[in-house]
Amino acid sequence: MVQGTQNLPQSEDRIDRDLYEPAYAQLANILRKQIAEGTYRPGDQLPSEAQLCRRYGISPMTVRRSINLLADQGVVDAQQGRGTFVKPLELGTASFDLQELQDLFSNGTDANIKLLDTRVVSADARTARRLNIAIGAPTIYIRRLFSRESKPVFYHRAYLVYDPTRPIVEAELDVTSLQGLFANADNTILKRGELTIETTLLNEEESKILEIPMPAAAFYLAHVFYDFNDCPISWGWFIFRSDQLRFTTQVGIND
Amino acid sequence: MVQGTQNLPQSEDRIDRDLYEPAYAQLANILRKQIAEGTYRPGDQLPSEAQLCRRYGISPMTVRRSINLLADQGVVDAQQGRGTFVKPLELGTASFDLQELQDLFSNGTDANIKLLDTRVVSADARTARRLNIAIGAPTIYIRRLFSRESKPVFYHRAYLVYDPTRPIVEAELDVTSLQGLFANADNTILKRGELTIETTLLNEEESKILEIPMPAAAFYLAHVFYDFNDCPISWGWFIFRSDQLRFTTQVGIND
DNA sequence: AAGTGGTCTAGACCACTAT
DNA sequence: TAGTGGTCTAGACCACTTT
Repeated sequence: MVQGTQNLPQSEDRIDRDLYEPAYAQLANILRKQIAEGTYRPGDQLPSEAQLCRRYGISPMTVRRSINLLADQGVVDAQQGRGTFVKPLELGTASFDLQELQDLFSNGTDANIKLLDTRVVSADARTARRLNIAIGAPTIYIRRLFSRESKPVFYHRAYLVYDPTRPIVEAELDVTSLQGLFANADNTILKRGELTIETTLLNEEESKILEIPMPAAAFYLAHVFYDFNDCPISWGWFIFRSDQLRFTTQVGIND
Repeated sequence: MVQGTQNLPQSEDRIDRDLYEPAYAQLANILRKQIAEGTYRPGDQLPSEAQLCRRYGISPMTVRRSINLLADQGVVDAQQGRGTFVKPLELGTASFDLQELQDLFSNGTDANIKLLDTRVVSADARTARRLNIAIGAPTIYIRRLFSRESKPVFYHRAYLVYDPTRPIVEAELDVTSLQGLFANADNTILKRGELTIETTLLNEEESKILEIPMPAAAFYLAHVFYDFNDCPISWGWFIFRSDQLRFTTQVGIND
């Protein structure tokens, strides 16, 4: 790795109108590259939008859009009346997303879901509170195991409001494809969900099902889903092996 | 909760030019509210941009911006040549971010960092690999404990490349303020970082320091930070108590 | 061919910050 | 007052999808 080369190598700094890539994206990439190369350092002020317009021969709206892109990505901070400045790296901007989980199954790997149990049970106090129903009211109880290459990855328990007039039950029970949970074409009933992630020690049952000897740590992902009347209709949690699934992310400038 | 009221109550559906809120945000909120109310359901097509222009008396660019906002938020999917459609809820769009962690300490609560240990140690094989240095090369080793209201929250271990010509060491060692880790004004040396989150079983030392009886599960957050020459300069991990810190997020339409 | 979203222009006016 | 970013217009042209 060569040191002290921050300001020497200039990226190709022209907008090519014949390219497939739109001008606003080209400019955003040029600026990001210059920041990555050290031409502009954290705290430094970028050229003004008017300067960028002249320099690259594009209109104010287009420059604006480039700057907005970089600002959305947390690379830059635009301050009205002052200027646009390169942001220092911040840990708080890091975010882990479940897309990685979704990808695990879309990757054509040999994955499947096994329905361990499904029956109607009376809501206990906790379930009743979560689903906003009376204690003792009927719910559909589901237990499923998700595996990949015949190794268990996660275990799912959920309680659904039991309402024969709503088609959600069958939709939720359709577990033949993994789409069902992540890109369910039939989940037009669901408006929003709340998710919480914690860690947990596996209990005996979970340890056996997930085939890990106790004691073992795992992710605990709880969910509540609501319909378009803002009524909760599903509550449950996933438990998944951290050795089979970890989350990664990046912060700062990634060119 | 009243049922079957999806299409009746219309939100105030005019753009008010005297408002502080810009027109593009107002339109985005109007559309989001209509989706939340069920006027448009997942899979439904929104009015075309030309229609929205006429309907709300604003220019194409402004309508565009509203749609882009909703598309960025995952509420809507704009397809060239076809139209703009309401997206069904997708689990994969959920993301957990460390901002919550950062907030924990900015909230003016009684939080502090205790430096447990700091000294120069020779890099072992793993550290050498992570920091891209020779085995046996000197590194700064740090152990810190973060507490809140005199309860331990997380434990941090890190190895820094030992290079007297770089000021990073002092910057990293400046742990008197929590800013140091999250919004370090002196971290202009750092270009980017890679983060991984897993779960772990506490070992004896961690259990004692974090004051949780074994066996116990916790989050394990590993990090590598790079400078502007793309050289790794810091590697380490946080271990934090899941009972003191959990991550929550929302998916779908949140009005 | 008609309708859709995607990009871009060449300005305008405003709000804010610095001097 | 000059310079900055923030919003907005009223079109234009293009790429794509559908009929």
